[in-house]
Amino acid sequence: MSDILEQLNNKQREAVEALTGPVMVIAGAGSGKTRVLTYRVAHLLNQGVDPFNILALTFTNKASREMKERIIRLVGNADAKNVWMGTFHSVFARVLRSEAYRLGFPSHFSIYDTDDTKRLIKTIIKDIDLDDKIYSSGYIANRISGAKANLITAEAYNSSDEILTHDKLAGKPFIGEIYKQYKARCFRASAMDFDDLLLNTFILLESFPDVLLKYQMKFNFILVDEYQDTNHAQYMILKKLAARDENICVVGDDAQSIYGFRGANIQNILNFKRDYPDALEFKLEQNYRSTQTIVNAANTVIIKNKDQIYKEIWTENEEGNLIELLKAQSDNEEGTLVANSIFGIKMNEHVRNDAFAVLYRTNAQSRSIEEALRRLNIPYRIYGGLSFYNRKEIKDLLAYFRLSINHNDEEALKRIINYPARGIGKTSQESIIVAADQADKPMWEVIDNPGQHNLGLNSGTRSKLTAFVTMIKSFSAQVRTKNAFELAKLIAHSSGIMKDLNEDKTPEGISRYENIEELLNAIKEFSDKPKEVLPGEETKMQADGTSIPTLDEFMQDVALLTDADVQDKDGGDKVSLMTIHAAKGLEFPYVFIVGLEENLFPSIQSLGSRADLEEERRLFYVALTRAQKKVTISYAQNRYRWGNLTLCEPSRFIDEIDRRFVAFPSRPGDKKLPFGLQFPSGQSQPFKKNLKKVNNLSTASSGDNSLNAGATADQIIPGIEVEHARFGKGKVISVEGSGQSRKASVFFRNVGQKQLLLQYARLKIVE
DNA sequence: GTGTGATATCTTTTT
DNA sequence: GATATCACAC
Repeated sequence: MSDILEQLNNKQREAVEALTGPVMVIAGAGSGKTRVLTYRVAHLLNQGVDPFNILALTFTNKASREMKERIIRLVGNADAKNVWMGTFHSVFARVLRSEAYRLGFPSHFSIYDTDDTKRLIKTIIKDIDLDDKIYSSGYIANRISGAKANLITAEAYNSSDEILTHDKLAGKPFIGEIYKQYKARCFRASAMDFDDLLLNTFILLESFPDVLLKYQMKFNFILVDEYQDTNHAQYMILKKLAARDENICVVGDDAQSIYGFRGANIQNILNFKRDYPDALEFKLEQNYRSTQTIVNAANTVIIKNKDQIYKEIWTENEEGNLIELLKAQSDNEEGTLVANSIFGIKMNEHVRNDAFAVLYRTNAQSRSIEEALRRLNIPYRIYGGLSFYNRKEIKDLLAYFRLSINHNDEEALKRIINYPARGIGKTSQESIIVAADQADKPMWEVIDNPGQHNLGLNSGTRSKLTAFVTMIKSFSAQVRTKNAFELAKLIAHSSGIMKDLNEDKTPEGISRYENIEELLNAIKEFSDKPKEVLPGEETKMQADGTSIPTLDEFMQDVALLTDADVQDKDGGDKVSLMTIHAAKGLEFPYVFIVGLEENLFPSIQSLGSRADLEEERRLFYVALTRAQKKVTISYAQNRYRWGNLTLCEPSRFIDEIDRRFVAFPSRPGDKKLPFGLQFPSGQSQPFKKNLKKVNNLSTASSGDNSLNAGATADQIIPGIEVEHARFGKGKVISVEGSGQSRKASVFFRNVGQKQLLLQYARLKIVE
């Protein structure tokens, strides 16, 4: 057993053997980071540490599951299954379930997902009569989420001058008020959102010393994966938990920090040594994954970032292929080139489909790739995008489950009170909500005791309400006693969902019906499986061993699952399509990185600040270093974005790879004409379509022609060359709006793309 | 109260 | 181009 250490290199072995005290492992891409973590856990177990005293935190369920499997292979099942292992969110959700009563929450609190959060914020904005143009739910949700990630409670938010001033300057002085109400509403609904799982855990540890001590004694050894992606809340929770023993080992790579947008704080890794002055630090710099070409190419990219811990990643692997660059006319052609290339490699090298991954910046890019792969009959699987648990029909059924478990869950209640249609329409719902707000009670209280609140509903609606309440109550009565699958099936049928979906014979309707069946299958699997196999369930020791797997147990994990956790049905040999974010931690022999265009990758939102641009560069670094044998990058010169054809310029990241490592396309010179000088003036198919559309628009709005010295508004059409007094010559990409707000996107050779109001721009047409 | 068509916004990335 | 919300007709 102890010879497991011999499977490690010296650095890895040192990192594994330093079992006590604070340890930081800076692990370059492909350097065996996960290996160190798993061996460390195995080593702890071999040294006689009780598995119940080990806490191993990861960022995804998948990573956690894989780590568990590896540990099982090293030390056997009996020990490994009792290690506390999971994502931050799932582990602390579990802690909260047993301690939440101290914060006034029931243990069966609901977990609101992003969707629920946004809906609730929207209703609040409406309730307090704010303009939803100024207060967009997405922006507010981000603001609140950001605050929570930094442990700023609603009270703290509303008493911070700095924050309030910031919001005032942004023209949104009522965000604090929305936050306050949002918090109150969540509490009333016995619900926590994702960020609450961390914030409330922190509050719990902060306010209850006995709880803190309990978990400090429980978690003697703490291991954290992907430490570079922790936010402030996670950092503070760790700090508290580790304060007693300081047996904390964090593993990460600052160069792979790509979650800054959701509050990840790269300083956490940079400051570890400040917090723990006697921390041991290990750097893993040997890459075992990729060829020399890939490692070196990635190094030449990442070195352009200013914020980083210096390290030198190297490899003993073979030199390997150059990075191939594909250039396409359009996004569709890009898909075809990628699919053809995959097909070619498969033929020549005889490799399986699952040796390939296509990585992109945004989910929307998957479509053209999918279509091309389908044409060549290459099977693929998409990760992310509209995830299974985000589909409407799934959320509807889950809402029934949620409401049956937690009557106060208002987002669930609102979702299903009239789905399937049962005659409780908008007006009735409005009056229920008004009554609930007046009494400051959950909506359920009101519909459960309609007599005590003057609802003013007619008797027909009342009896419909009673029927609904009775139905939910009958489900509730069985939540803890009935087998999860049996109850789920019962709810699906008696709620009327099955009937409703079954009547819809369109392809979409059939697929919705099948999705419900799939969810029921998943629940069946949950019911049949012995408990310890389920992530998050392993420490739940049932004394009698005869317990029935119940629906509320199933629901505890479901909110924290993502698409990546849904097992592929045929589990087969498929090409993987996913965003680069989703690809972190994975590796593939052949990697295609598509859409390397300015404004897409790097994203247009990142161009404003160095920090954001550096995050995009790290993202590119992550993408490159997923590959074992070969990287192919591609870009398109034209791409449909939000339904319009747009001209694209190759990404700066292409040029940032040292030329020694790149095989450029055979036609030299092509690439150096980025703004489509070879663009046939309006001849290409999609472009023509676009031209026509805009033309219609311009004739419809020919009224306002206040252009003085320049051309008239309807002379400015996509495709023509224009000249601007200050910006020089450029090409019109698209035109939109009418009258005074009519504006054009123009690509200028010297200054890039600009949006111009035609009323002021005074463009001259270049003949 | 319900269903249908029009329209606005969306595209960054996720637990 | 796709989806979610909204106005309007039944």
